[in-house]
Amino acid sequence: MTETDSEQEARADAWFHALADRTRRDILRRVLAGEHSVSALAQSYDMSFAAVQKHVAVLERAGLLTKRRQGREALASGDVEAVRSVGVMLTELEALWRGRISRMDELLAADTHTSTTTEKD
Amino acid sequence: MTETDSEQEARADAWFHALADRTRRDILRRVLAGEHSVSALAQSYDMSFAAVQKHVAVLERAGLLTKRRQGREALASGDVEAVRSVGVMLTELEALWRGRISRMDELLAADTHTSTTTEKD
DNA sequence: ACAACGTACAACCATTTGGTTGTACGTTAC
DNA sequence: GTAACGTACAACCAAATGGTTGTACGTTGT
Repeated sequence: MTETDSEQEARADAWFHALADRTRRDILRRVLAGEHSVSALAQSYDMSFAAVQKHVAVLERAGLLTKRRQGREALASGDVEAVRSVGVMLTELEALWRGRISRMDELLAADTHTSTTTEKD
Repeated sequence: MTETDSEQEARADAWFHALADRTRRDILRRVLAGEHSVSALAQSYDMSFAAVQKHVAVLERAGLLTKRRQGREALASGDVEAVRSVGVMLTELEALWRGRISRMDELLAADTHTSTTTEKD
């Protein structure tokens, strides 16, 4: 079953919002490089444990990291597939830009033999 | 002269924040595909002109679009180079993940001639 | 048993965000 | 000239954000 547009957009909202904070980007870098417990992550930043725990929760809700429980620790690990999905979305944006170029090519090609103006989009 | 880390991070904050709103992503799609005046963009959305104008300003401050003045109109155009820069940042995140894999490879390689068990599980 | 640790979450606070309306000002059309 | 258009920006408002402290609860070590 395919995702609706608004579901895709909601995921994108969560992705970009999660990435729009430098502390969260830094956490993501660390957990992509390897598993870290939440408290180990917290020690790296000049803010309370609770603040870091909330950042991790934002990344988790966005699907950019997953946690597994080991004893009293929660080990966080970055999800590279999700990161790739964000990249795909940007590539799709680039494709729109390439579309503009091809349309300019068409205009150029059309002009050479019709000399009429084309209607606007 | 190279950019400082915090300048890069500030740019990334602006990029991802700008992309974290679906109206802004939609505007960016349109202006990547071709130039649009702010009022033409505004007609596409169920919100005030001022609201759309502010979204355009956010995208502009993030460097994702540029405006040029033509008479009384402001024509907005998407900056594909900036979009690519965002993509590069994600690729760098992926590289960290690949680093994790190579480290696992190293461990594995070490195991083949030391025959010791790895510390975890 | 119990103290320390790691996690989760609620309540609170200041700031930012995304929307609104209103105003001002240059440009275009009549 | 003047009315309509396109833009910009200020002031305002409700909701969300990013931080805090405090509390609760399971796990680990002594």
